[in-house]
Formats: sequence, C-alpha cells, structure tokens
Amino acid sequence: MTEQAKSSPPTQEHPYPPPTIVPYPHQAYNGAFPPPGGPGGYLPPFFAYPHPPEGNHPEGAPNGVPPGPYMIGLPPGVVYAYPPPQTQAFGAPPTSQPPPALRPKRKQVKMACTNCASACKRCDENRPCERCLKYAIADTCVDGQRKERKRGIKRGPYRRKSKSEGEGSSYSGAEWPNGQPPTTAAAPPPPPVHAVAQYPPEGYYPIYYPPPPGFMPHPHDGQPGPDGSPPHPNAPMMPYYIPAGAYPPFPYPIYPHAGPPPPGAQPAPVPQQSPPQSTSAAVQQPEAQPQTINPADTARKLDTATSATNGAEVATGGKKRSRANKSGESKSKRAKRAEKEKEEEANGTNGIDPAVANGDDHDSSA
DNA sequence: AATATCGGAAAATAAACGTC
DNA sequence: ACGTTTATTTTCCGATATTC
Repeated sequence: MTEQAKSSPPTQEHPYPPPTIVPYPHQAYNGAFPPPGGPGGYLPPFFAYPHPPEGNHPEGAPNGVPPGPYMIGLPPGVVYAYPPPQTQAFGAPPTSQPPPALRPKRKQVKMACTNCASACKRCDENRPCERCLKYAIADTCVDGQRKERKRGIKRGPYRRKSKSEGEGSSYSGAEWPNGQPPTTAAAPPPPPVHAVAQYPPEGYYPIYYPPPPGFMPHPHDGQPGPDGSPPHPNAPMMPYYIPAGAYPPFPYPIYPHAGPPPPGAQPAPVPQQSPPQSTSAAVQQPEAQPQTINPADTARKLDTATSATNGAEVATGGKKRSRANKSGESKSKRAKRAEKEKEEEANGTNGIDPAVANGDDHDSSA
C-alpha cells in the first residue's frame, strides 16, 4: 500500500478525491454572490458550527433523522475542507467504503546529525549518516545535542483514560486550555468537521455558506428540499470563492463584496498591504546574514533525490505552507541564534538566566 | 526544471502525576 | 516503584520560493 502511495503523483496530491460539485438542487440558485439574502442580508458567521438545531447530536439524532452537516469557513491559507474522517461523518450512515488503511507510522531516528537537522532532512543512525556521505560532508556529520527539558512545570490533574474511551476520542491537553476539559465531565468529543473537499482555483479561497434561514434542510441531509426537490445525498455545500487579497487579514464576517465565483478562475492578484501573507521575496531581505558556508548547504543539492527515495510513506494531506511569516525570525535564524546562545552559555558569556531565556523562546518572531 | 528553504505535523522524549 | 499522561522538543515531509 505504501507502494501505492509512492506511485501516485507526489505533488498537489490530496488524500481525498474531490467531490462532484452539485449546486443546490432546490431553489434555482445561480451561483450569484453573495448568496440568497443579498448584501446586508444573510451573513453567516465564519467558523465551524453545527447545523442547528437538530444537528446537535453527535451520535445521530434520536429519531433517526440524521443531523445536519457541519460547515466550515476557511480562513485564507489555513485550512482545507475535508470530507468526514474515516469513521463516520457525524451521524452519517455508515459508509460502505472501508476506512482508508492506516498509514504506517513515520519512523524517526533518535538523533539526527547536525547537517540533516539543519536541512530538515532525513537522517539515519550511522555516523556519518547516509546523507552526509552522499554529500561528501561526512566530516561534519555529528550528533546534535538534545536540549534539556524544562523542569518544574506544574500541571493540572491528569485525566485517566477509561477503557471504553477510544483513542480517537481522547483529547490532548493541547486542545484544552489549561488542560481542562470543557465544562461537563461527559463532554462530547469535538464534532468532526464535516466539510466538503474542495479545490479552490489558485488564488481563491472557498467559503462555505450555511443555508440562510428557511433554507433547510441542506441537500447534504439527504432530504428533499423545501420546494420538493429531490434529496441529494452527496451534494456539497455551495462554495463561494474569495480572491486572495480581497480579504483583510482575517476578520469576521466575510465581506459581501468579495468577488463572484470565478469560472475557471485565474489566480488573483494580491494587492493590499496585508502583512501576514506578504510574499516572501520582499520580506526576506538578506539583512546581512553572516555568510558562513554551511556544509549542509552543499548537501542540499541532492535533497530532492533523497527525499524521493526516502520519504513518501506519510502523506500529510493538504498541507499548505505560506511563507508569509518569514518576515520574522526564520527557523534557521532561530536555530542559529539558539546555537549561538548555547555556545555563549557554555562559555558563560551570555548572562541570561536560562530559566528566563527559555520562558518564551516561543519564537514570536520578535 | 532543479534546487533551496522552511512551516508545521508527527514522532519522540521525559517530567509530572497517579496508583498501588 | 512503576505506569500513565501530557508538555516539550526533535525529526523530517512536502509545499513553496528561488535559482539556474
């Protein structure tokens, strides 16, 4: 199966196939933007939410009526809408399709050599590692040093997992601020985001509008529309495309004057001074980097080849990278700085209390 | 087209916590 | 003491920018 993954096209691949796009069967919706409700009319909130009111039954509505779909608005460059995860979509009837086979866990070496680490590339246990050998930088292939873990950090009481609690349903502490579960003890797991896989044309972002009041049920519910139109079990929500840049950083709600859905749209120009998404080149001014010649740089030449042979077992679907925040301190800079700090610390020259220093190395690009 | 860069998810690690 | 939970740290995939 890994084989399969390997043989499939590496780039632009999405773990989920795009759905058939079908417009609302009921109400002759012509794709106009904004949607029914008009300017100043219906402006939905711009976040994921359950379909009210009957949709609040993660386990499915008691009377057998399937709950409504989840919808999610996609902030530019942040999220893709995915079809429901393998188990089942929030109250949806069990699918006949077998769940996608589990991916093999990515295996990592315990310690990457400094060259690989700085290049963010796969390393191996040997020293010199394969990559360094390949790039003829074996002499600099040494283990890095693992940072000592912070101590003395208090934590809240732990949440024991009950046996019945499946893996999927366990929250990670990261999802709970302060490690506290949301309110009730029997708090339900977060509802799966049941959105539609959608591939926006380059430069556009899909926004999914929930149906305006009186526009229910959603075709996704598999029920006839209010006008008697046939149910459409697979109909996705209607996406609206917002040109990149027609968009302030990330306000709510979305702006009604954003462009119409572009038939075969062209990449949108990104005007505007929106700081977060600025294109790198401008931001990335060299700013007199110490021009040290890093052996790892030499090594990078073959990286693509390397990753082609090595990687591929994990397809983290749909990851989009924006170079936007390169403006701040980049990862490599951070790494360099950290290294320098370490050095200084070793020399006792840094004068910064490590306890303080680590307090927020949280990059924050400042 | 080839190569370089690096964001960010996944994995690994280890400290804090809980139980016996 | 030992097992579990979870925060922190590291690895490295793969998307995107840059260079040739």
